[in-house]
Amino acid sequence: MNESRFVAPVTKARVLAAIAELDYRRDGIARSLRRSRTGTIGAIISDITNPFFGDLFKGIEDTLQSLPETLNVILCNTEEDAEKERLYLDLLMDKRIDGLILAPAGGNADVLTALANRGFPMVFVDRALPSVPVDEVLVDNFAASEELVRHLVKQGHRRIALLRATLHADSIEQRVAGYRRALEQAGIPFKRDLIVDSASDLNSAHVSGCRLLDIAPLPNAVFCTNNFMTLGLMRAIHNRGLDTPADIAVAGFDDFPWADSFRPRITAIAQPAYEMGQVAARRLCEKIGSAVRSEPVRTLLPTQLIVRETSG
Amino acid sequence: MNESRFVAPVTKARVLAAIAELDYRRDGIARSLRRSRTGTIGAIISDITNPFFGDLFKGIEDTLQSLPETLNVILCNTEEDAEKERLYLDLLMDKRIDGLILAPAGGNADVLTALANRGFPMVFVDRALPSVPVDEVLVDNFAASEELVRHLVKQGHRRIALLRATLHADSIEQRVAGYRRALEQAGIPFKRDLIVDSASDLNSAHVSGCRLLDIAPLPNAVFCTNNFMTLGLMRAIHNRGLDTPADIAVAGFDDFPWADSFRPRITAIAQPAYEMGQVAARRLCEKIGSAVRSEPVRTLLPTQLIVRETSG
DNA sequence: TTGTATGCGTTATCAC
DNA sequence: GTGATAACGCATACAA
Repeated sequence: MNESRFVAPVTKARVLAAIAELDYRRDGIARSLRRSRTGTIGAIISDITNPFFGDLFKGIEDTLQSLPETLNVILCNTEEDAEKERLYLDLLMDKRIDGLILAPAGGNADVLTALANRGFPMVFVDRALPSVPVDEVLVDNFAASEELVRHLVKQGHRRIALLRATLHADSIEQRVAGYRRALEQAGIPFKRDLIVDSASDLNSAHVSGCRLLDIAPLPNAVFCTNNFMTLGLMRAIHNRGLDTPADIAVAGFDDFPWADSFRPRITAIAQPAYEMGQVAARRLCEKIGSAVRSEPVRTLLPTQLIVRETSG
Repeated sequence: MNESRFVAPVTKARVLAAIAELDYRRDGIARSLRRSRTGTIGAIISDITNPFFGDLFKGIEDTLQSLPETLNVILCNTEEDAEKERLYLDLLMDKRIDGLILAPAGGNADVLTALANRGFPMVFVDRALPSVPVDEVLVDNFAASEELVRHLVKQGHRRIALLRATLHADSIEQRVAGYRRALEQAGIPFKRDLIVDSASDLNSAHVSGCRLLDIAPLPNAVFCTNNFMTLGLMRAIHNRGLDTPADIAVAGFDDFPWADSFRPRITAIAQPAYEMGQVAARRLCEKIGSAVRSEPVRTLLPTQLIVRETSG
């Protein structure tokens, strides 16, 4: 059955016949117990509803499927909740998953460090936990944000607000840092009151977007730290009857699949989400395969600034 | 440890102490082997990138999480490929999942019927396989489509085209049937050349959308059988420099989370995707819990026609 | 090349 | 209440 060893063809045929007759199926659980691996990995992300993570997940899945020995994925949404993340970590470790792809919500550094030190196969994706030594698959959030804000400056905007998703993720911090750097290089003073914070769901983003539009005088432009922020802000802008970019310019992180289907067309930093999933999955498989524990490596994938009409 | 039976408090304390000291973790695999259930279910859908399935999945997950004994989900995308679906079915059954939520791609009626007859816990969601007796969680695709097309007729449109996703899903058939019925009732003759078929991904939808716009004379309105169709068509419309609804009206199945953030605002049938996930998960849990095999029931959840500006 | 015994880590059963 | 024992179904090592 396992295609292996020195089995006489006759015997093999007899076995196969018996299998067919009884429609026997080998028990994957017993198999896992004996071989001490399950052929299942975990993916803990914040929100599968976010197109970024949808693409990311598909990249993971497609890679895993192309393997000689297919792996399955248990998908877990944390909704940026460290508590929930911990629950899932426990659950998944109980299930004896072979590896984990994680977009850390922040916190849980203790468990994660312990896992890493134990050599448990793990890859961070989209974000990292600086204190935890694990392979990372990211983009250069700092440079990309700087590029985007520089573009806004070049368009003539000087009062550039920031709609910030308050995740406990280093990626967001990097994006804010890039924003500040771009302002600095342009000689534009940083103003704290041009930063509006928001929880990372769509409705909160809308509420915060409204708050941002209450700033007087109205900023010339807004940099949104991720796609949900952009979405919420655009809704607020439309509700107010404002026009983009005439009244206020908008640009943000994450591109939209429907960017060419609806108006206005958003200027954005496109992340290679699918590829990030692929790379993370490949890296994880390598780690699962080999017993040698190597130094954690960080992979930065390229982003792309797509200039469209909302940046003015 | 299992919170059970008549264990002396002292003994329990000693056990807990030992657990803490050795940081013992019970092996979920051995546990599954012995108890012959895994605490994991499968979800086979067509495409997690589709916001509909994203919401659906979250409904499943949230429900499963609220259970006394949390269940995990292995997520599988078939991309409407029956072959892939079969592969996943095999894999999941090998993994001895406790139950399955399935948006059938069409085909595989043999395996699925066998599973159903064996009493394996299973729920169809979004679509059904008429020949396979399994619980179903759906919407009334026929009635909803009829309502939508009737609305288009009431807006004065008579040449109403159809952009059809060619999945092998009864849901799409129902939507087409609803379209025909609405035309019929309005005394509008059905014209085969107003129907354009498309594979169910975004790019194909765009190509097919362009083909639809080549129809001369241009139809007054288009009914899109799902969200990707609408997206593709809108892209085609914008590329041609046409205006909606001035040049051509558009309405379709599935609402968009960004409907209020971008223009034009699409008239659409909103499906309760999250609730469908909840109901399916609850139903599945009942089936997993009880050994009695009952007649399959079909649950229809209500849709909502949201009239916005693209229907003219 | 084939057959057989052992153990993976649980839980359920049953004597104590 | 508690402790010992068998069995879940497979893979491995070793004997035949």
